[in-house]
Amino acid sequence: MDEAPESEPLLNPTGREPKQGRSRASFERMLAAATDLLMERGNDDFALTDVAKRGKVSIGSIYCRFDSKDDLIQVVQHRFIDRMIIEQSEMVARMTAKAGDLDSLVRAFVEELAEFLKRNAPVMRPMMQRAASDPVVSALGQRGYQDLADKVQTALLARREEIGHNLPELAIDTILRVAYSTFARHLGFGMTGGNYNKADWKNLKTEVGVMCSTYLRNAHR
Amino acid sequence: MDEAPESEPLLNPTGREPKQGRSRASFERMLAAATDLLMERGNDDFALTDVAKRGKVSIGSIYCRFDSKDDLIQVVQHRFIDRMIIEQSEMVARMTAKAGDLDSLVRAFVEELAEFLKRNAPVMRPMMQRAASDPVVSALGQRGYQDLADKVQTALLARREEIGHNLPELAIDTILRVAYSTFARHLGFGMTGGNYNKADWKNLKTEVGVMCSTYLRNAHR
Amino acid sequence: MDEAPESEPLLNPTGREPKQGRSRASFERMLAAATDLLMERGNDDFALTDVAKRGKVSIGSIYCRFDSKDDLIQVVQHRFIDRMIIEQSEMVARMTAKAGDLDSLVRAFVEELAEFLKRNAPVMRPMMQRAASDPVVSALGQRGYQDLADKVQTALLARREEIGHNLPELAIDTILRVAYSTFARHLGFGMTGGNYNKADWKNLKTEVGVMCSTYLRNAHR
Amino acid sequence: MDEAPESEPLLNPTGREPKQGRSRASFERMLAAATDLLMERGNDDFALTDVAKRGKVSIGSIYCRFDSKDDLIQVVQHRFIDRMIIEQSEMVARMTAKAGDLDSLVRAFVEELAEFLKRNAPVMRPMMQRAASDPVVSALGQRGYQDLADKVQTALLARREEIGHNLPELAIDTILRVAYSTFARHLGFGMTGGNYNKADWKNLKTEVGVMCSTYLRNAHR
DNA sequence: TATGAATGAGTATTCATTCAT
DNA sequence: GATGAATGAATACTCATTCAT
Repeated sequence: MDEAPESEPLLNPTGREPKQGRSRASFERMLAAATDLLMERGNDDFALTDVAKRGKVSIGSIYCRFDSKDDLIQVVQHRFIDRMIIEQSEMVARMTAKAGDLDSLVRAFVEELAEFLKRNAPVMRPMMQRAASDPVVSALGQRGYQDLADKVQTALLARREEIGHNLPELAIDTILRVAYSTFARHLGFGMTGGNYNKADWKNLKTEVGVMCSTYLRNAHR
Repeated sequence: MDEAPESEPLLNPTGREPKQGRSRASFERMLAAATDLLMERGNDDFALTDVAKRGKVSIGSIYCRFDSKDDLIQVVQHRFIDRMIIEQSEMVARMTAKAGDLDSLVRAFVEELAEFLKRNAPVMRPMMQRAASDPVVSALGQRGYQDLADKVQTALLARREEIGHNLPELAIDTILRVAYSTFARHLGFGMTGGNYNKADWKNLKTEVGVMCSTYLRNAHR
Repeated sequence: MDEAPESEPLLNPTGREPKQGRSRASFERMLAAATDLLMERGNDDFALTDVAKRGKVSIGSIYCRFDSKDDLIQVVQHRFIDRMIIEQSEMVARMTAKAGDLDSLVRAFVEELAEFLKRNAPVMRPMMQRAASDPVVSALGQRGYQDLADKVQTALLARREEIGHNLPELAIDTILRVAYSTFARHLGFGMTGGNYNKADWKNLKTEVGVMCSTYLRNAHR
Repeated sequence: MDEAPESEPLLNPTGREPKQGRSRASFERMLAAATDLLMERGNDDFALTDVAKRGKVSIGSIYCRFDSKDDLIQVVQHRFIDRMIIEQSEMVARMTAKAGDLDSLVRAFVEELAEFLKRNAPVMRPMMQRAASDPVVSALGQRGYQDLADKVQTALLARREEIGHNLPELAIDTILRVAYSTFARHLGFGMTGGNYNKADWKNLKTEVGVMCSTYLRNAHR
């Protein structure tokens, strides 16, 4: 009661964000430095002293704004998820705009998703990796994913009558999962750090597009 | 000629495996303890002192058998990959045996793969995570995957005439990637450590099966 | 321009010397403890934990000020060399002041050098020993020696006309080397830790003085 | 009574030297390996496991023959001193043979000594270094030096009447010390590992020769 | 509020020495 | 005797966190 006033306490690790100019600026520098270092060096080799150095802040200042190293990272991820959620809206809008029939809609969706993930890979990689040991980051990641899932449901259900699958919601959920997982793994999220097949990114996008479209339009159980 | 007689020296970190009884036993205890701790605690918080304690061996003994902490982990993973490769053979044999037409073959394949990954998830999770920072483990993982890919190609190409896709090899490669990635992510390999959706494992298997089968039999570019 | 503004970067390992009171004090305690331990125990058996204990500082503090154990030792030696260089100036001034003719100048030089080395023996012993394995310390030692050599050249060349040797510079270089080596060995620099003949220090000084004086005034090739 | 039957117990660390063929051979391999490693790597980085490997003997065998690592090293040094003592005899014989007058005798002595030290530098360097921390090795070194001093006394006193110095024994003692120290330092015994002045070895020998000869023949207090 | 010096628990690794086989 | 596996104390170094100024 003292610590968890809301229903999602874990998902709101926002640090102690100052509103004023000077403090605010150094707060932002901390986050920027942390983000950069996370991208450059991954989760191991991520030391607060480096954040302090890079952000031209003192260690003490960091602890003034964040409870712990974990907290700092969580805030970084939280901010990133927020940005991602915005980008996801744009992405879905874009794909809907392009769309003629369901087939082209699904292909556009797959293409957009692929490029979206590729674009954000540098931040998502360490985030995914961290999710393995930090439940807060894990929850944060799920929140972003869930947001996307909802939007994709809405966008594709608009073409419900063209969906051949007799459980459209499940089918949409499936294609998102499949496409997301496949691209994420190819991009090395949280795993290998390198691609299994670098050259065939284009092929992969096409084939996954075909697969998802075919499945959604034709499959039934 | 002096050190690396084979083409894959990095993939053979086998430690110094004793053949006799007593030494052998403690060697195995080390590996068992390391495997357990890796599964329980992940790659961070994996300390050699704990391996020593749990395996009832001295630190010195570990260094007697392994060059370094990394080497120990690599040997653990190497052993696991070896076991997996055997299991993969059995898996492919089983799915081939069951098969009537291509559709049932692909569904069997997806089902087998899903359960195979689920069965091995506890070991694969830390392995995938480690692959992010240890190139040797990464290479080991790719070896296992490539072995599976080859076997799956052979098994499915036996039904070549039933494949509708005009690039059968690419299509087979794609369904393996897609299925592997989707299940791996669901099982939390290298990432969240927990399922996003626990209940719908069964659904997921079915849908991925349908998707792969449909794609392979009907899709063409 | 970024890292090595001077021509002798290796010779300037000064640690991170704080200027303020409290930090400064513990910095000095570290150096004092390190110096003492080096003198008491030599280079082997010189452990940072002991420095920490003796200096009443934490291990972390030491690493806050010095990059490594080697760096700490180098700073100790560097400081010592700096003090020695000052002392050498005084020494040469003193011997010049006393001097009547070249003979008395050389004898004064030998006497001063002998006592100078004896006085500094406790610190020079471990320093010489360390020079065997640490090139930075070796360079530091040479710098100190070279400084002395230059000053001695100047002081004795002032009496050039009294030098019988037809290569005065070589002769002066030689008497410094000979006297330095002889006293250093007698004092156990870098070697035996004890004197071969403790009693005859006085005799040794006299004889070396005679030898050097005779040689410089009379010898010719 | 059990441990120190003689007056020089410390100077007789001969290990447990077997007389028979096979054991003897491996005993010799141990010593040879130890000697090589001492010369190659110095006193630090000298590990018994390496001696075992290089000598193709087991660690256990080494401990069967020697009480400890220190004991092994002492035996190595002891053997070396024995060889040196023989060589010293030859050296003195040679210089006596060459000699015309005292001047040429002293010059021959200095030349011989210089080359003798240079020849044996690889073994003497680690030995001198070790003497700093191991009193047994120190005593061993003194024994070798003392043997040489005695022989040199005899050889030069044969020319007593040509000695100008009014304390011939002291003078001879002095020139040995001076020459020995100077060359030893130049060759980096126990200290820098490298020469201060590489090129002028020849010059140094000449000048020290001149200095010693002049001193011995002309100096008086 | 801000600073950064200080802390010290934690970790990988080495190596002389012992002892069961 | 010979072997080499096993031991574990010792040691350099890292880094999240605290707290006096």
